[in-house]
Amino acid sequence: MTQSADTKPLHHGRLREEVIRHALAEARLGAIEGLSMRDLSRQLGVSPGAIYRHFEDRDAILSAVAQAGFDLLAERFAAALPFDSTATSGADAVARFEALAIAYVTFASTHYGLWRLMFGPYGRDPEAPRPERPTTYQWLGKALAELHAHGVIETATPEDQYFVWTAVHGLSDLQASPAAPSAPVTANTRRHVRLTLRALGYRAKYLDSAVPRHDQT
Amino acid sequence: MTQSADTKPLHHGRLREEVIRHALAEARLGAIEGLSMRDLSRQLGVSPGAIYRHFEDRDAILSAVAQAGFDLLAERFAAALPFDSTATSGADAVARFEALAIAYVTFASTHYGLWRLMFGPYGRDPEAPRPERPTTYQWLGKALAELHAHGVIETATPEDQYFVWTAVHGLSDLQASPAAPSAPVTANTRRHVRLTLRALGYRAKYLDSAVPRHDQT
DNA sequence: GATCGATGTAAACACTGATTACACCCTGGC
DNA sequence: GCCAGGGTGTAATCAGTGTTTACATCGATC
Repeated sequence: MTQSADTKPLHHGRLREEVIRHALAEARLGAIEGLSMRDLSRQLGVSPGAIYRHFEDRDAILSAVAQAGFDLLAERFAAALPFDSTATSGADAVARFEALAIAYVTFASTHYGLWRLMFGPYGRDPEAPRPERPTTYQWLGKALAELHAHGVIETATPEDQYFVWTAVHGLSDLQASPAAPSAPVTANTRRHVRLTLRALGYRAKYLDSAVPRHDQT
Repeated sequence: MTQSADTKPLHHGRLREEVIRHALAEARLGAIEGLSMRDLSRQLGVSPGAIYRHFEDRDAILSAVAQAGFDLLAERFAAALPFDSTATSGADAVARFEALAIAYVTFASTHYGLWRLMFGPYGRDPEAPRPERPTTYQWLGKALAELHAHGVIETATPEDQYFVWTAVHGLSDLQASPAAPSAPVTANTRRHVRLTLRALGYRAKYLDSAVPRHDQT
């Protein structure tokens, strides 16, 4: 398996994390819902029964992987936009919001299987309280509050926040679907963001101004 | 060879439709991706092998059910808004668009399993050309064109149409998810629609005017 | 050093999707 | 009328699955 094996040829303890790591790796590629316990145990060099010491059943693994997915998404958000930083201007606030949206859309495309799992029946409670990090929703809310604070948009009510989330989410879901033609993510998302903000009273003066870009792959 | 049964106790011919009908009924309830061939054959009073005379494999059934799902959605659209009718005024155009959006959101909630199937890996090509009925996308496009024709919104470009689709789709997906708190569909969707249209230059004068309602359960 | 709980193994169970060889029945041509 | 033949369904079978059970092993604690 991993290495050394001088004193400890068996997993011992780390199995739970290893299971999630492997399952998560498979989730990136494609259909994670077809995950096989026996495949998993074979890859980990462990008997099928061993996994049941750490997970009640297959569904419990899928739930754990979905949770890990939200953690991964939070990482991407943090990379795009540190949660404790603040916008320095209206244009900057726009750029920051854009960076967030692009991270969201990109994540859906590059982790399609995981994405589906997260927002499917196994991904219950995406807003589950995890004190150690802000949720997707809170992140968007903060970006929106900044936009409002700098006068870029007229309102930033909870309803507006929900609207923005659904708008970005819808774009992600449709764009990530293998059925949809793959469009250039960044340009597409920028246009989408402008339209979304217009719904909240986006001031025209920002429409064509050159804004600093928080670029992201 | 429809039935009679006086001389013919076996299925003979209708099996394909029966399979889809049953699978679709299960899809409404919940996880259709866990569909079992043997369960299905048992319910139909048929041997497991019989189904393979009509479908290459399990995936073929799921694809067929997803297709049937789009047909069903089209039916709901038609019930909400006949495709060949036309808006008589700006306010009417708004009401018609709302009715469409409500039908979309409602469908996602009431047919959650099917919904997931349709927009998942098995539902490839939601825009597959089916000459006998307009696609979801065309339907929304028509409603949008009407809004534009009556001066309710400023633009109705293909980009706008895509934006509207993603906005409504995102609301549907998040609202239908069992993780999300179930909100009142109609009121919620109305607010969402107003915000969406504002992104396209919705004229304020329509904001609070009483509009005729194309109500729908 | 014995004990005990946590962790892993091996074998078994009931179930699944799919394939195969076989039986049936309807249809069409002679 | 009859008989080939294709479409449809059956029964048995195969490999593979998720899960449970009884048993072994390891590491820390008294």
